[in-house]
Amino acid sequence: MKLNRRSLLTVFDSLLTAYGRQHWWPGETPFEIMVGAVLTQNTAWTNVEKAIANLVARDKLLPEAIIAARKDHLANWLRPSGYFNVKAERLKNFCRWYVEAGGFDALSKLDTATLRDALLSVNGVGPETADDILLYAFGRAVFVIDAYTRRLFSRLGQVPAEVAYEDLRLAFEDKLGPDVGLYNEFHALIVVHAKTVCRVRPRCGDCLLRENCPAGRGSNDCPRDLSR
DNA sequence: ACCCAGGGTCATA
DNA sequence: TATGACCATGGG
Repeated sequence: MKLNRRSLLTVFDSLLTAYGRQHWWPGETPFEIMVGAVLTQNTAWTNVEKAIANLVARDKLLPEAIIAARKDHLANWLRPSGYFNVKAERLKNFCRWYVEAGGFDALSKLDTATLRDALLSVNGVGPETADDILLYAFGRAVFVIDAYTRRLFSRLGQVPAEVAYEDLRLAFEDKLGPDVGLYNEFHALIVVHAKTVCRVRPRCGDCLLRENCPAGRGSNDCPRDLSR
């Protein structure tokens, strides 16, 4: 991996200049952020918002309420976010764990590695979901890796395309040093860059993030040369 | 009509 | 350990 601190910060600065600060995660409370992290798995955020709105409308955006709800009812509220049967089960799993563990205050006392392992022990919470929660709900210095991050830096020639999640996360954290504010903004900017480019020119063939786009050129609508 | 989305689990070899 | 199937709605 040719990853180094300077090249990472160069990309970060390009994105920050292009899009500005993002103030992530979209969500009012830590628990809402956690719910959003589960629901957004392989799903457009606009769909997640509708599902969360359904929960709020019924006063169900609470761990106890989700645990108590019938699974088929919960699945119907989650319907807009897709994979609703799977996500109903995952959300229940998560909430049972969350309540059992004593909620936010109790979990906040755990060190980051312990908390991460605990999150990963929940069926339905994988590495990215766990890291979203760690960074954005608990404010821990954990760099979130997603498909965009891997694609972007592999197209920039800085990491192998098939790099493992954990290897890439540790590489980012090693090069950048622990910095919650930077990690927060960086991941948000990568996602926003992907959305922006794709909204402006779907399947344009130019962007660095879309699966089927060759690297190398850029449209006028995105900060294409992120390495300068 | 097709492609994609802020993944994760499980069954198989 | 490494692929592949599966989950499903909604927007471009």
